[in-house]
Amino acid sequence: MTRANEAWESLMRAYAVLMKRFNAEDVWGDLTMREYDVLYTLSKCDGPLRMSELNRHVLLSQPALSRMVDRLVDRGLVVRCPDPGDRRGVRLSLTPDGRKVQREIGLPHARSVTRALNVLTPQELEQLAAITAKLAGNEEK
Amino acid sequence: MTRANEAWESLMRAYAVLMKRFNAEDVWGDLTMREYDVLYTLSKCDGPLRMSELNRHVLLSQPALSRMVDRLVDRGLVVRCPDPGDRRGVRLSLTPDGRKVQREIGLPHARSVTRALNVLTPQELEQLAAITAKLAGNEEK
DNA sequence: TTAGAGTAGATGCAAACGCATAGAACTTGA
DNA sequence: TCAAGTTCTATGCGTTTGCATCTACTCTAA
Repeated sequence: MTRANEAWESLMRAYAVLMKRFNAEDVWGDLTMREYDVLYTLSKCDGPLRMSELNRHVLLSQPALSRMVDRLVDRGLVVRCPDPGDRRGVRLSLTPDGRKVQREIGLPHARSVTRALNVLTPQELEQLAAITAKLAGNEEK
Repeated sequence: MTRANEAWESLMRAYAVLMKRFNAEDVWGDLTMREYDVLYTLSKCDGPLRMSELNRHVLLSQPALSRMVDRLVDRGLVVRCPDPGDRRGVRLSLTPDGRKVQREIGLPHARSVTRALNVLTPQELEQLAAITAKLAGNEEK
């Protein structure tokens, strides 16, 4: 077992443990964590986002995301607009209501995250952010 | 946005990016990644594992895990035995066939993992493993 | 300009999921 | 010793997921 494999396994475990803990917290209202993830991603990007863009950030198949957006549109949290530059495409953005819901959930959740990660020293937080960014950024085959 | 939140977001992104990449690789045979995760967890622990133990490591609800084990038993990869010490419980272990399947998939997958994580320096790998272990280990409220 | 290849997103359908809950076995305290 | 509470796994049921495929649009090159 290489160091790389050990590191990956450790990362997976940390992810699983923390996700379970966050999921168990009573802050999600009537959203699932996955739905929140979509709202959050949309809230971060000011401009409207393409479906395919969004799909790169969310751990969900393209059809599943498409239907999830359906539901979020039905619930009035997201709007689908045609993309003027590419008529196949769709531009997604939050409605005011969607933005409000995202903020209301995001606040307590962000606090949980802070609490959970504060077992690390400031230096470790820095290192973790840098290392994982490097990992995610490496897109070449 | 605190450092902690940035670090967590970065970790989530890395996890999503790598999981998508691994999932896209053609090494899973007729298993899903989640099913492989169960076989892998069982393969690591020599002794039989309790359902609830297993559930701590896998990102899946308890009922979903229960049914997934059903399917793996049906496919002859896992065996369910009664726990002599606790008659509510169940002890899970791999069949020889399950062990074989795990190894056959695990080998190429481990190579992918190594390739993906080798963009990091040995020191960074070390740090990543240590930091994520610290994160996962912190179980108190 | 247009045929063929490629890309974006939606949809049919079976499989898998989560929530609520059941049932059976342990534990605790009166 | 036994009632009340807890823990472990399984099951009913409605919802969500992924795979395969479809349609519509864009891009490329002859």
